[in-house]
Amino acid sequence: MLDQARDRLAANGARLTPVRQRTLEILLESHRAMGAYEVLDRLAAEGFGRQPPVAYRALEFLVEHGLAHRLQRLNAFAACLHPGHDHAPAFLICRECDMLAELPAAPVRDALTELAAESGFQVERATIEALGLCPACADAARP
Amino acid sequence: MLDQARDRLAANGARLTPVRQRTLEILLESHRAMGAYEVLDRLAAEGFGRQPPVAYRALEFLVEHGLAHRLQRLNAFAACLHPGHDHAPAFLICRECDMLAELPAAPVRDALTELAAESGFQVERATIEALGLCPACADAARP
DNA sequence: TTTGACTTGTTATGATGTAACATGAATAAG
DNA sequence: CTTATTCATGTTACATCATAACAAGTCAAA
Ligand SMILES: [Zn+2]
Ligand SMILES: [Zn+2]
Ligand SMILES: [Zn+2]
Ligand SMILES: [Zn+2]
Repeated sequence: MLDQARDRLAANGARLTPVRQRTLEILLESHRAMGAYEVLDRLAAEGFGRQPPVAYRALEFLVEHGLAHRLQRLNAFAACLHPGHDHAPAFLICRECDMLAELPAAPVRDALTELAAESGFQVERATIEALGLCPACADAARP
Repeated sequence: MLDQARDRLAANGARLTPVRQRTLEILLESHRAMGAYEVLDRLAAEGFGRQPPVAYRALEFLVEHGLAHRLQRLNAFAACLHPGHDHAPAFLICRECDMLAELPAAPVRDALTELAAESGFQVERATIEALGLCPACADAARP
């Protein structure tokens, strides 16, 4: 995953520096949405800078290059689980276990774009995030 | 609009008190997304409390009763333009003029729910917000 | 008219995010 | 190899968004 990321970045003339790589690793390790300050704590504990811009810059870089996503509902970030595929996915967030799933959102996005076009509105970027129960937690909740 | 709101609230055993009414009026007057602190400034200038909870409580109340919406992308609130209809709308936000449109999002929501169901995920609440250009700004931008 | 629920206000603090500037590493030009 | 330029990292300081906890006032029902 990291090698793949490094290659994709090099192709764009961008570098996966130590902070950036470590930030991506941290997101990948937990595979869930993390707040910027949570990431920052980890980075600081490992000898990187301990001021907010350190984390925000690395996260912003990863988002710009399609290696991570920002979740508006949670004020949080998460590693991209399918880098290179559909980079405008819909997110499913489990309210019980915080699990995060990433769906190719083309059908949803199309429906939205069409709906908007009826009002003459041009959609440029769409945020599609759902809160609910993942399969595991739904099973657990059943009586 | 206000009378209608008052009636709907009374039916639910809730009251449209002065702060709440003024907050709703402020949102309705500008018809765009406003930050909580912007609302607070207006309230404070008119003799209401000047501490954040004053605005946040009124806004939360309005959202709970379907008279306003919260926009995740903007950390902001806006009066509901169609109270009582589809209360899980999609939002279109113009990046030029901040205009806000509210669309009945049933088709989009259905597409999302179906997509999620394929992964066994149960959608409970969905955030669907699009950034783009409203018709007026799109016209203005054309060469 | 007392009781209890609700509303409004406050203080204080927490959480999230960015501007501006100084220093240091990597690359490119000479 | 040396210098110039760009990019990256770190800092301080501040801006913005949001809530917890408590005190005082209001309202309507018992
Ligand atoms: Zn992705
Ligand atoms: Zn779950
Ligand atoms: Zn509405
Ligand atoms: Zn516009």
